[in-house]
Amino acid sequence: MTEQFQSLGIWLDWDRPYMTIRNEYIEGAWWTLKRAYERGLLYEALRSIQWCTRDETSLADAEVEYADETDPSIYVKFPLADHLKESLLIWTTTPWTLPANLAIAVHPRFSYAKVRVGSGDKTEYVWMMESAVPTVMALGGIGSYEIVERTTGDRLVGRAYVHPLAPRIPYQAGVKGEWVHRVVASEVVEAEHTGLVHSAPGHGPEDFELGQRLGLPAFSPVDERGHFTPDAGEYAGKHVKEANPIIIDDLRSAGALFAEGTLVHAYGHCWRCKTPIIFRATVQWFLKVSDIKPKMVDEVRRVRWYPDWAGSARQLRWTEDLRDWCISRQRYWGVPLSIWRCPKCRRWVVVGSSAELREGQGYQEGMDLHRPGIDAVTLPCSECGGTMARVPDTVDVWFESGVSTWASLGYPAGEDEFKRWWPADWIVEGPDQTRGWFASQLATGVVAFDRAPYDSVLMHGWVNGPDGRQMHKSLGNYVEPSTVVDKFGVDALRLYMVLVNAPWDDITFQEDGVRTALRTLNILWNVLRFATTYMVLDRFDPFAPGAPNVEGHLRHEDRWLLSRLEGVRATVDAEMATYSLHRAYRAVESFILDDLSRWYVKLVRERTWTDATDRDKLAAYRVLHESLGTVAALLAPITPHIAEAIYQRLDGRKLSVHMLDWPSAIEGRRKEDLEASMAIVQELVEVVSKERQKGGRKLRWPLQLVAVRGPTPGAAAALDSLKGVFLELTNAKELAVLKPADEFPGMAIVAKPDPAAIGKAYKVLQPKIVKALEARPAEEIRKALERGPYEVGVEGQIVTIDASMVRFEKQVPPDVLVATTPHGELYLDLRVTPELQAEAYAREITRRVQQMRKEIDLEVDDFIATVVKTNKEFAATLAPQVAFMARETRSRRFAFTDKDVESEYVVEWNDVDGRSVTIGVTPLHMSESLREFTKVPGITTAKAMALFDAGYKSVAALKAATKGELAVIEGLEPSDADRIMAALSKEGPADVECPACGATIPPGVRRCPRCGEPATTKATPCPHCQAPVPPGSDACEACGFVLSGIGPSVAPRVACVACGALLPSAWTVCPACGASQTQGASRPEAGEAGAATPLLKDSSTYLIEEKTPSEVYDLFRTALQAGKTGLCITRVYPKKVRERFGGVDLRILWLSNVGKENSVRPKDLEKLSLSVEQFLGGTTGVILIDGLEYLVTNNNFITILRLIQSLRDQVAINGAVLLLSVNPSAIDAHQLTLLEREVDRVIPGKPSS
RNA sequence: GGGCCCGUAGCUUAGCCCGGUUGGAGCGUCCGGCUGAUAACCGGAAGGUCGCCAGUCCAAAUCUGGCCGGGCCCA
Repeated sequence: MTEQFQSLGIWLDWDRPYMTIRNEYIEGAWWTLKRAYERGLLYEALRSIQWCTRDETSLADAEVEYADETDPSIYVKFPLADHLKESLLIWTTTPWTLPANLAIAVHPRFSYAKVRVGSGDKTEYVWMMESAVPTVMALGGIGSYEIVERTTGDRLVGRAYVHPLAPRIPYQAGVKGEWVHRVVASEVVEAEHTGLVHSAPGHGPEDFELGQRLGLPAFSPVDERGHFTPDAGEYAGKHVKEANPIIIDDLRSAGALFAEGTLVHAYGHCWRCKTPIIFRATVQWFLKVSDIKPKMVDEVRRVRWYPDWAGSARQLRWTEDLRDWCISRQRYWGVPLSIWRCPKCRRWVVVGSSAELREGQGYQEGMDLHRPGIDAVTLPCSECGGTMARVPDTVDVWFESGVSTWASLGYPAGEDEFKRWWPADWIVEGPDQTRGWFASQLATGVVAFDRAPYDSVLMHGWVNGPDGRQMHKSLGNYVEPSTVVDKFGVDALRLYMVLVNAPWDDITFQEDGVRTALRTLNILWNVLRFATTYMVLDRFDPFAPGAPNVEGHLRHEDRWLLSRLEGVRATVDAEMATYSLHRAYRAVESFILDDLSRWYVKLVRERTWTDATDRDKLAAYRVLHESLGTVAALLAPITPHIAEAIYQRLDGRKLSVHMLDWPSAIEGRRKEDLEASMAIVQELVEVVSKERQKGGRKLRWPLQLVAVRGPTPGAAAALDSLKGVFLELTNAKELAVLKPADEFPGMAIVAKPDPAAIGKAYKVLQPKIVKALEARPAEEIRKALERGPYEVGVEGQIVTIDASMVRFEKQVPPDVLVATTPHGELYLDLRVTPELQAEAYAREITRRVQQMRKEIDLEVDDFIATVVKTNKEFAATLAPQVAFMARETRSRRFAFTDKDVESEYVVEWNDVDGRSVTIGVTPLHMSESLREFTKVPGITTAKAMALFDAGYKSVAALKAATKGELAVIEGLEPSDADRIMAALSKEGPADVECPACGATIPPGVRRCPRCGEPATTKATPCPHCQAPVPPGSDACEACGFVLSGIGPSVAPRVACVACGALLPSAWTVCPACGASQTQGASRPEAGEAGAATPLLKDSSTYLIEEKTPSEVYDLFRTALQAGKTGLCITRVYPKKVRERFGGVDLRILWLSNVGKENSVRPKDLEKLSLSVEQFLGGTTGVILIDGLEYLVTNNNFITILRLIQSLRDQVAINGAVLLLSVNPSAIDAHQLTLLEREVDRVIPGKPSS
């Protein structure tokens, strides 16, 4: 389980799980029991209680789970004592409880009927609820019957009956009592079955309560194994389930069985072993929940629940319905119930800690507090002098779970961690824990502290199978997490789980969802690759000192993305506050996909593809860098692995992304107007894409003109400020914004003859006139009509047309598309000019060259020579675009030919707008050298190319050159030759990159100083004997030669002294918290421990680890005897210290909250530090500080650590000695380690006697 | 029998608290585009009795009641 969790990236304190078997934990539970006892909340009582016959123990409500069970369903006649032919009819599914039957209950207000059944000799009468008569008669197979009498329940009360099994059960034959074997009244009788309820006070809880009220004995002749006791007469020794059919048979032969069948119903089972439970009356220990219930309800209302209804509906209702909690279990394993009782006087006490057992017999310090050892411990009875023995029960495990928040922190034995962590801010569990952990903690919390031990609860949902049902191997819908992880990775699974729905809703697991999540992460990764590809080429480093300010160079789209980023931060912040993880990360997802990948990256591609180091490009880098960095930080809790990988590639100044501060939103950084404008542009671009698709014009083909007519004010503003964005993404040359009154340029006028008007005047000629008009230029007709009637010749006649006969309509020119949008009318001019055609073809050629570059695995910055074979006419069309194509494809030469192409890589393309074009590409293999050359300060790409062109194809060639040779190269400045000579001469072996974390490692270092991993992944030859030395090993195994780097005996990483972050041991400053990492002392070897008192060296600080300060005083005395003056800062009462050291001159500072002149309060570190300073100023002495844990408890640990550091340094400077005493068990092990690192020597205390 | 949750496109779901543009996405399907983040990616189309029935309202996926179906918890 733990392994599976860890592999899923679940981050918990795995090294310190809470273990209920530890004595410390047991004492936490005992202490809580004692609290309950002190508050009068613990009592012992006889109760009918759920019982597991297999585990032989009582069960709490929380331990019973329901499942379908098939049981007998029988109707039994109990003859009335005074009329044996007349019986009471009862129904039961538990025949085995009939031997314990002592009464029959009726509802006083129900109507009951006496039914005559059979005839003649066989005539008999049965009593039952009137409304049930037809149903029950049918079940009994009785066709003819008659109701002969009716009465209400209260009138039946008191009638005596004969138990049909009495002859077989001596107890039943002899039992006496006012209400024994009589009809009794009960309000809880329900109108079901016969309306007469068989009552066995030793079994059913309601029966038990009824019996208590009426003075019926709780007769329960069943033992803990579920077997009948001798009290059950003939049934003694049989298991109750096994007795069921025998009892039914006996009832039949006694003539008492009216009807028989079986029933499938939900029945309680033991949660542990699934055995069906029974009810038995036994004596158990109870927690009086009824007394604390009002407070518990208040606490449910106080705690914040996510979702709200988990508390306000579920938990509240559950809490209101709680009965007293049976906390005793008749089990062997578990926390022993800490109740001791005197067999003589029955007095009992509750033990709250192992310390209270010291006065008893059989207790040994530090003994295991479990059974059987604990059972042997006895206590003297203060009442009668008897010997108290432990009640042999254990405690309900749910009680154990309830105390976890404090018991796991070692409370009440230790308080430090408790003070730091308790109560829990937040707990998380599934809905089943409403009755479990949420409830148990609530009850124990109120018992112990009068409050719930948590402040908020997240109730999570379940993961169901793909069919929406619970996953079960048998249903075939079980999905193994590891299978999903193998396929898609941990991060994709985690992201899917978070995105798919609210944490409290059940998930219907869909593999496709995980696949989609992976796709999202892949896009993010692609964006990172895109960004870093160019950043690396340009050696972009936003953290370099003097990195240029780009603020003034941010484009609108840059500011837009930063604004969107701010919005994501704000959304994530707000949604995380209510654990709406799904909403938080849907916002992140949308930012990655929509804003970053689909929009911004498209826009900045052009900007990254320039050689110049202009600020415009740097601005884009900065925006990409910040966006990706923020996304990584936001994703860190959800997809830790990719978040880490991104962070390390972008930044890496801290060891891990998880050490960053949470990227909270900053007020006022959003630009709502800009976002709104961009949204409009996005919608318009989308419409253009749609229209292009309709018009069959690919994006690669530029448009001459896009116009928006009558834009809304918002759209007009957006197009004004974001015109560049719009043109770029629509691949258009011009944008025209037209007023509503303006027409799109080149609108045509069409004449629309009116057939009705023409027909009126010219009858049969009408169709021909219409045709003729339509054939004439519309503009001509319009102009003519402005002057007067227009004449047209039809079939030899001249007809006169007046203005009423023709309408004129505007029509867009052919190849112009119009679309209506909410932001205005959009016109797309699809007409192709020769220039546009050339550009389009150029892009067609470019695209194909790019594809070829990729096919031969060229680096993005490799140069090539390109040859294109095509006909002269096509070459002429393309001629104006040669410079463009050469630049885009990084072709240093770009030529047309009509001969065969003899390049390194040649492809014949047959689909360039229907033409056949052969393209040849020859790599020039320059990029590696150029990259090396440009490392020389002052050498630009252009200069590097000049060097290359002059024949210097590599660094080696350059090294061989003389200064004179370099000085004459065209394109270089005179000073460049000097620079090159200077740079190359001092160049040693290159830095290497750490294969683990990517940090730059100086040559020769064996381990990465950043992450501590080996700097190489391959074995390297030993410089001394040439034997292979494995990576990470720092000495040659063959000859023992020690290689440079960190020695093998030192752990590769150590904890930061302040925050605990893991750091390479060589680091002097922690990147996470900024604390300085002063070299500490290593712990002494084991063999040294317990050796003679060490000699104290001047300028040294010692940490003495002991439970109570004793050795520290011995050392102190030694120093005083050696003539040093002493300062004692102590928790011990000053007078006692003086007694200890006699008349020696000694300054004593009392560590106490009692405010006196010679005392210092634990929080007043200023005074403490000042005293030391003053003391050291006068003399070289020895200082003792005991009870460090007292200071730690009262202050922030880091503060104390800093104080120690400062004292240690002062001591070192002044040649003094500092003795620190600490009780190692009183502080956190981690803190102890940090303390140990600060001192020169650690002295383990002598074992306490 | 009771309490709580859920029911929206073939699938997974947003929107429901706080009624008001044309009910949004993703996957899948079909069609297209793009091509130096591309074993990628982008766009478009088709696809909806918002479980059913009543009610309130000018207006209901949204509020109310009832019913049906599924789940969890409890009797």
